[in-house]
Amino acid sequence: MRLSRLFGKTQREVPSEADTASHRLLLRAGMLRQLTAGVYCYLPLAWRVLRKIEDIIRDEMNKAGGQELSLPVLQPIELWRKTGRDASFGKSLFTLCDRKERQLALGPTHEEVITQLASQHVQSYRDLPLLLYQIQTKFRDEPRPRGGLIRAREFAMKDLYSFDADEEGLDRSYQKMLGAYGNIYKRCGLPAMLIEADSGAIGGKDSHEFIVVCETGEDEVIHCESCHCASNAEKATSVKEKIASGEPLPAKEVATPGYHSIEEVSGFLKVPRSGTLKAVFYMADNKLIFVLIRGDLEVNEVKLANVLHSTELRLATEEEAKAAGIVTGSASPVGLKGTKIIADDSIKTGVNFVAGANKPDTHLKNVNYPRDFKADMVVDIALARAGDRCPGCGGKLLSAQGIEVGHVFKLGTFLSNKLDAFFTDAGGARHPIVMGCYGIGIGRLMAAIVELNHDDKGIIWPISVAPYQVYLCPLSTETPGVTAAAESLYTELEALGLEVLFDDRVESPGVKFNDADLLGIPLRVTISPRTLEKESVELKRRSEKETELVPLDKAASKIKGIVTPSG
RNA sequence: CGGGGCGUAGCGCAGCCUGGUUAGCGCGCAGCGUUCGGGACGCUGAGGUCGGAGGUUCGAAUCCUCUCGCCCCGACCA
Repeated sequence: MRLSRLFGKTQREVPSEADTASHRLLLRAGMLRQLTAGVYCYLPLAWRVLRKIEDIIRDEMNKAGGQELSLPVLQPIELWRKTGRDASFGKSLFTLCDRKERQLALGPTHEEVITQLASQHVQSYRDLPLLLYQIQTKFRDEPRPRGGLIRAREFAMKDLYSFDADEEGLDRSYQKMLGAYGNIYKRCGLPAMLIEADSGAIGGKDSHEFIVVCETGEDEVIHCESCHCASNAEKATSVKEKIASGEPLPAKEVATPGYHSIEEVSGFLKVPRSGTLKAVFYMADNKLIFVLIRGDLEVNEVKLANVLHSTELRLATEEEAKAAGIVTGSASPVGLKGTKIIADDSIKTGVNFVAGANKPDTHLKNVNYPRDFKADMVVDIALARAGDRCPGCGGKLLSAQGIEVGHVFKLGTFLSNKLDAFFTDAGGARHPIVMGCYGIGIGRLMAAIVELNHDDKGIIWPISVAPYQVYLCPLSTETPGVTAAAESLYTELEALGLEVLFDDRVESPGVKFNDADLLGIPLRVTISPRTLEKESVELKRRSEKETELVPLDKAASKIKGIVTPSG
């Protein structure tokens, strides 16, 4: 490709609001252009990268036994009503009406469509296992798209769905996918980390995410220094140390004039925060929930929503709490009636806690569970924190930010039951198909690659996904011989099947070198009067500082060797 | 959805507070010339519904009202 003909120019400046490296660099490189919030045009260079990523993914999916197909983006809303997921996606579901006023959704994902399709084509256990996938545009009306391609509203995703006869089959499909995903990230040059994830209200028993650790990531990972186990912070658990033991003392009221928050009360009564019980109020599907947790811990809302099987969980307003007879600032589980109490199991790690008295400016000392109050559930609903101990090995937990570049779920039979996807086993009995789903966001993966592979000059593409392999860069093109040598090498490299970006522009060396660095093509080949004096060309890898002179007549084969190491 | 910010040429910005001829600057773009190993320089030139609508005024990019869009923080997010 001649750079002079390439659609998409590099730019020196980009909008100041583009603050993540990948967003900034993809814009500057002329690879990406925003159309509207969370919706992007991919220019030729970006499109080449995306196609290379897709090819790697296809290759791995096919090797794992996947069959590619293509499913519609436009989907009747009734299908979503059947599974109830129109409600769980809520406003994130893009919907529209056709001319007959029939409501349709733009697919945010394709479980519904594929499950219905499978229900029509899978009849026997002989049809299983089955792995179907596509690379398809998804639409999600995210409340807040951000970070360029990190969170978009329209994006390409590879989604594979597994269909098995039983849990063991699902486990095998799942393991296959974990392996394939590992290969994909490796081939894309990404050190992805496998972590345990929350499966959400709809998911089945297991879910994992692939995360690349990176400051601009939106997800928090809690991982153990010693045993290297890792989870999404939404899912992570940690050891809740026993902080006090002893004989329960009689409960008694104590005046706490003007002291409301845990911080204020613990300071005033000279009790550590962990010696207090904190009350937090939530509205779960419009019902008030009283949540109790040790004063030094925070509520993990994902865990809470899961134990409540709630699809809509939010903090309650002060008015809503008061309406239930709660004295805010002194809320107490003791004597509370008519409101569901969910307690974190940390309330059992101590004795004689300070808690509210449900009386203005008053708290209770020496509150003990279960002597003084009952809870509808005592479960783990706490956020694990860096510094806590690992529940597996006792090691120290650390926290890191990361970008989710893949997510896999064991769905189970939830959707097949709803959509009548059944098969007949060898004994003639009917069973719901056991499903799994496995997704990789293609654009986000590209963005993650840039996040992890760049310097202050620009992108440094791994050769496997680089838009071109070679940047052919003649300097002083008016000097006799330079253009001819470059043209001839260009022809030769193309004939060898190499992907060459030929900077045939009349530009100064600085411009060309800076653009080469910005675009991040793995190998730069410079031809100039200086190199021609020695009948050579200069090679420089984008990832390294050193340059190397190679005789003109050996250049093509040397270059081929560098950019296609395996063959 | 709550909070904050911003819409002026392809891109980045100034001008607005304190209204006043043909709305500026840098990059980029076009032409000519000089340059040529890390974003060269000179000259000439093209390019604008100042996001949109309404209002105030003799006069609006500038003041007021409404509206649309975009970004950031949070909530949210298979």
